[in-house]
Amino acid sequence: MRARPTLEDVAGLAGVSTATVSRVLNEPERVSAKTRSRVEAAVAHFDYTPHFGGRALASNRTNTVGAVIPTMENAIFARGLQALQEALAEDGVTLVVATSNYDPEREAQQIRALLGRGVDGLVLIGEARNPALYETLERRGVPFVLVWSWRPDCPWPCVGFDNRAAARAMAQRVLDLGHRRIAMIAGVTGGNDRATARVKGVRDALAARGLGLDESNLIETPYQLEAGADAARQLLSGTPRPTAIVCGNDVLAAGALLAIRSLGLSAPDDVSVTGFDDIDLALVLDPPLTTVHVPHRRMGDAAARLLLRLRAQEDDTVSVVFETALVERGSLASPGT
Amino acid sequence: MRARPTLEDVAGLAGVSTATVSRVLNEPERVSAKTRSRVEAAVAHFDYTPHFGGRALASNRTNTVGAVIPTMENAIFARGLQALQEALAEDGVTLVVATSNYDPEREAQQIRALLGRGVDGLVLIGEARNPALYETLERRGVPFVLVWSWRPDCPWPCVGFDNRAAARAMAQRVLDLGHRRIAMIAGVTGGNDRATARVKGVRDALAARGLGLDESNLIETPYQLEAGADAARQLLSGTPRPTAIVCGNDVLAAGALLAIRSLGLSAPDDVSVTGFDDIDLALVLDPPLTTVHVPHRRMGDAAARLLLRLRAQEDDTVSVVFETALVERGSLASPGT
DNA sequence: GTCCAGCTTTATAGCGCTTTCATTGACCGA
DNA sequence: TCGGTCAATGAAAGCGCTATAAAGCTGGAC
Repeated sequence: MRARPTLEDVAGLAGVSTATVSRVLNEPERVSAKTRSRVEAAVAHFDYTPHFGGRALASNRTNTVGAVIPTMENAIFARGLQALQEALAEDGVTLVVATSNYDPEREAQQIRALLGRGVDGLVLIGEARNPALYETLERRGVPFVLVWSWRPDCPWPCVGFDNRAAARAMAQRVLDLGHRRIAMIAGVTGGNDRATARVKGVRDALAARGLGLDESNLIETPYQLEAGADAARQLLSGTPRPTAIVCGNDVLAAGALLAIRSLGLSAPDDVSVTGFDDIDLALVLDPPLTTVHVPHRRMGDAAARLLLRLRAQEDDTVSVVFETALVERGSLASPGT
Repeated sequence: MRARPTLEDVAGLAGVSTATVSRVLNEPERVSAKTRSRVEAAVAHFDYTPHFGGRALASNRTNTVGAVIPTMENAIFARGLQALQEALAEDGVTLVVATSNYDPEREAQQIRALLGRGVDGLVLIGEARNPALYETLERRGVPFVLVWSWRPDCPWPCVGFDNRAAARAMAQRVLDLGHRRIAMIAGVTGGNDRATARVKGVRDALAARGLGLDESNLIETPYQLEAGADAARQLLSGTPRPTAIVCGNDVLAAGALLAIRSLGLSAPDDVSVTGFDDIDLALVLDPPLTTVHVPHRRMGDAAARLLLRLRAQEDDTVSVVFETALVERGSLASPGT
């Protein structure tokens, strides 16, 4: 048997033309039942699968959408991706995932690679991005959706939430509980609008009470467990010690809790900690993490639907905002006296 | 400007033939420096990216390898994938990831989908799989590597570790500490050789001491936090209560710890818990999880190298076994008296 | 029987790229 | 001076598929 059967092989066996086989594969209702079953038998006999490249070349569509996410190393994007993939699969669209490791340069490369692969659409995380990249996207006519971010008047189709408002709400809650010495461990804000917005949100809330977030109380660090722990150790070595540490995401918060324990302190008695994202991790920490719940699955789902509509040129498409919710668990309490 | 520049556009602008442009893109050293720079300028001018389909069709290679993993929802496979991707990228190969949700049927579909996309190679998790699928793979001549599993005499190229031996070692350690009433929360073993091997390993160790794992002390459940918690609650409601719960992976163990806490018990004083995989999660649990360390990154890396060699038809390729290590943290201790 | 309407099916022209194979010059030794 | 060699380039044939237009078939109305 040949290495790879072609349309022609199938057509030969079924005694029809390649066009008919193609039609059976793509628009079966346009072929008579008799012919169709003959073709289907031939397809089965050869265990035939259409050649992706040939198809892409002839039809100029790939039924593929690409997503570029910062990382797969923690669960932040995993759940959303899963939902995205499932929703796309319902329409016979395959998802191809690439990672940028939070590096804008690398993200651009990956986007170009995906464009080269002829993806019919793209899902990108966040909005901060070189304008030239947006131009390329528009010029190529490849529809795309930005996920995870949302702000009023965002010029691109977005499916996300207001990171700034959510962070502000969290910080307000911390303040309401009586904390005044508040520190923050943020993600790296360069080229990351979510991380930036979260810092701004915290600043907003503090400013409303006449407080600030000076340099010694704000550490930017990669979204990694150890990095979060290091940052927390540094913050806790200052005097007077902060009574609450607001973290840019749950992974950083988990690291902070780790550091607190390693210093012989206890949360929330000595220091309160808050997170952001509400991944599974938040639930199993001790104390369980007070955090901002983000509707990962619903965002993934909505992004898929929006992208499919964009692809179908349905121009009624608008951005989608989700609400976030403050989930109070055990890691945040009033400051000890 | 056209929607999508083609080789011909670039060739026209550079004043050369399409063959030359193609050569500049694929074997730049075979083109004179002068011509090359002219072509490169034209490529830059059009912001040209080769059409993936055209390329795949003409060269019959895609520089793509596919991986089918059970899930992205927890971090178990994430780190290995990241390493895999990085190692492949060094050779200009792109990784496409699909998920099966631990469903063999769905895995087969995804493999077929990836074959349809013309992947040059596949990375699959574990060995248990319909023989027909292996036949298809061999017939198509698509190289593949099995990861995460390894056993003596596995007929396929593997990069993994001995799940059974690792689980046996962990159970032995539990026994050595004096535990006798040992229960296990396993992953679903149907169609999952890793989960199966881990149960066997635990049984091996128990049998060596004349103990068994009866039905009431072994629960199979999906690898999910809540499922682990439910299973633990069920196990702990039996009398006499087990003094140690060996879990099929860290996520189940995290669930078990959650359940223990919710029952007002404490680990390891009332019940010891062990995990498997050593994902980040294990470290942040309280108590930190005693678990089996699996070298995720090194496996991903080795899998990439092996696959690249297979693709290049280098027949010296053999399977790779890694050692696992027992990581003792706080969740395992001698049984209370 | 003839003819036409309407559905099926076929023939075939590309889609954008790689890859022989052929051609061109430039350079060298005789 | 002249063939011979070799590196650089070009011309053109597909790769497997879809899509368009043209051609074949029905079967019913007359």
